[in-house]
Amino acid sequence: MPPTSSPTTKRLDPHTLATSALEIADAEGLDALTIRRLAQLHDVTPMALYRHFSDKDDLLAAVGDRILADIALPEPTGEPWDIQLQAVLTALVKALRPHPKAAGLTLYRILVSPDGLALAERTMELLVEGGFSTDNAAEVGRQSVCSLITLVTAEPGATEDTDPVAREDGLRAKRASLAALSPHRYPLITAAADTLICPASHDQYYGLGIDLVVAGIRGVRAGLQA
Amino acid sequence: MPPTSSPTTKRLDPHTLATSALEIADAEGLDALTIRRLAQLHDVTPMALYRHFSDKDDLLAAVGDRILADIALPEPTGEPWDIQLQAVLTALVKALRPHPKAAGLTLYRILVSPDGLALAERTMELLVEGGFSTDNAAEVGRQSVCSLITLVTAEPGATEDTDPVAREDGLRAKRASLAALSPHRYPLITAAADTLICPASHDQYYGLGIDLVVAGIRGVRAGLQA
DNA sequence: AACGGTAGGTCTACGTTGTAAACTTGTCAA
DNA sequence: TTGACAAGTTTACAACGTAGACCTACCGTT
Repeated sequence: MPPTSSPTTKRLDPHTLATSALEIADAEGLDALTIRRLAQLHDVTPMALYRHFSDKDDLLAAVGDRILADIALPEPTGEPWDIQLQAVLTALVKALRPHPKAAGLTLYRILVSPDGLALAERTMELLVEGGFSTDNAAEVGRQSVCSLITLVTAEPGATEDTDPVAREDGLRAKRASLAALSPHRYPLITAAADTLICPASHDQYYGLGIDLVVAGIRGVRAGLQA
Repeated sequence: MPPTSSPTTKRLDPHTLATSALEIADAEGLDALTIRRLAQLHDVTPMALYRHFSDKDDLLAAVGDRILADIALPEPTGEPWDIQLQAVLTALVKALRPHPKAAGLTLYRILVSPDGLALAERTMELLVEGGFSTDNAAEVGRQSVCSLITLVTAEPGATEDTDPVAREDGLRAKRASLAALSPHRYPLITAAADTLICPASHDQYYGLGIDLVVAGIRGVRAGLQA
């Protein structure tokens, strides 16, 4: 039998570990992602993981990088900068959406992981093409990316439990909390309670989020040269 | 001597506790805010806190509410909706800025705490005045507020250590990490490294952040009726 | 003035977490 | 064959959140 990658081999590797760590986080939330849990999943002692990650933060960083690696950056086209920017940011959101509970880990990895750097560079490139100075492109790019990451982590329903019954309970509790408000003092909030708790369509939710960011960039750009 | 509020009295109360909890978080970060630590600060057994908070999440929620309570919502004026909206969002940021390490706690409290609700209602009010439907106002308002909260929690330097020497070390490490990048592959990132690590002016950083959000709202508004 | 209930503290204890340190062992190069 | 090194194990510890039983000082009642 071949000595390498035999099923009996205990050999772990960081990439596989990060992937299954991400699966745990996706399924049960970041709190459920513990060293012991991940070790057990691989039939290994907890301390074994420390041969591959210096500490838990290092593991979480790897999970963040793992998510960013899924970004499929669109090829440059001849389209205007803002159209291309919209496509780039859409690619970011598309990569994050499958992992609402873990997406927050990417916040601190953008300027570290290679895929995060590629995204950042490309974003700045388009902003500069649009007329921003290098420094302004940096700040605008940063906030745009951060906003979209938050858009995913704050996705209504992301913080909820995995257990469908507990999840429904949580939603009901939130709904009740809003329904208990005085419609006299908070007419708009109570009127939009359903939308605030759970948007009609996730696609629409994300579409609007990206539109807001891109429109903001266009607006600020226009204001700068005025 | 008066029996109430004598200095020897051990009586605690949630408001005082939340305030000093916030002080701990501000000074040393959220990780340093532990039940035992807060109890010690009040010369009290850890379990004493559970007479005032049902669990740690409850305490963190109170800290979030505590921050939101500092929002000084501007009085309505006769100005256009977008100008007033800018003022409202500026008031939010002004309240959050002193607490970059704890501001994230407000994310889940906006639609619960009275001050968060007041902010949300007021924001939606102005958006509706600007021509948004109630549902659109809800979604746009949510993302705007979330973006600004993230703007504060992601404030460069917020995650750094309190110890000035460790802090400087952290900054140096980040700087080195960016400086180590190939200027050939990442020309813009390396060129803007200083700005990305620490913006020239925090006032400018926040000003641009708010402008981006407001410009985005205006832009989306204009697009809706087209 | 005696008394009983209760709000607000204490004490002790448990399970879980991240991880340091010292050890074993399977594998491959020389 | 050997011997070094990478990878996994064992044991152990300190810190965390918190359950549960206890104590006790205070207060309104009679």
